Amino acid sequence: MKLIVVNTVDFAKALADETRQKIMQLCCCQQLSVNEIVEALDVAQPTVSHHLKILKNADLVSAERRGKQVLYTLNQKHLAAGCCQVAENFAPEYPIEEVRE
Amino acid sequence: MKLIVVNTVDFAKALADETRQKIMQLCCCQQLSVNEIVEALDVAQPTVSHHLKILKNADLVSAERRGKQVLYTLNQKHLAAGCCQVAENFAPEYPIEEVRE
DNA sequence: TTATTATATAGATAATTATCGATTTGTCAA
DNA sequence: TTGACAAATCGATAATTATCTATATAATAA
Repeated sequence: MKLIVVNTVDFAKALADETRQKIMQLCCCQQLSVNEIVEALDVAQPTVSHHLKILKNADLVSAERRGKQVLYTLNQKHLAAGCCQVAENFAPEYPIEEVRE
Repeated sequence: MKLIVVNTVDFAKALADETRQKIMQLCCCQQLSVNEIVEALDVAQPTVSHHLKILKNADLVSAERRGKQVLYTLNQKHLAAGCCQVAENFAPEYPIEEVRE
């Protein structure tokens, strides 16, 4: 039982881009190659690689080489940990399971 | 019972700055004037006002004028809602109350 | 080996944003 | 009123970052 420690500034910066959130959405519950992501979006391949690097540095995706391809998938656990950390730091009075009103 | 809807890109962008997170930390459970925030940080007053505006546009702080001063306080509920929204969008397999490991 | 495909990196540029000093606006007291 | 203080806005600059083209690296097949 180890606590995942998240730097909330780095976490938020990694999330703070529309293209990255689209990428995250795409590989949320599946492994996708870089090219599949490129085809799903409207940006050049190096741009996608750039964003994947940022997401990987923030531990928000993990990569696995499969032959010529590299498959990326969202690291949901780390993402959830980041959300929790932000909520704990900045919303101590609102346990996150009670936000809906 | 109304659901708070959060644009997760705007939410993340508002969080994605160290100075803003310091401001959020400062006025997390209390009302602070702009000057009090300026004194607690190492940035100029217009810079603080700039960040407060961004936080306010993202609904992360609310402001209340009190004589000459304007008191800011963190909107914890909206912050928690943003965290939930991000977690729901990107970590459906990890209910956020079960993240610790 | 060489050719082909997939991805990453390098370098340049454009866009965004953080910061500051100067000024304006708002509030109140004398 | 006027003066003083608090905060917001303006305009300029610096720093960061997103994007692209061109090229390099990696893996595989012929």
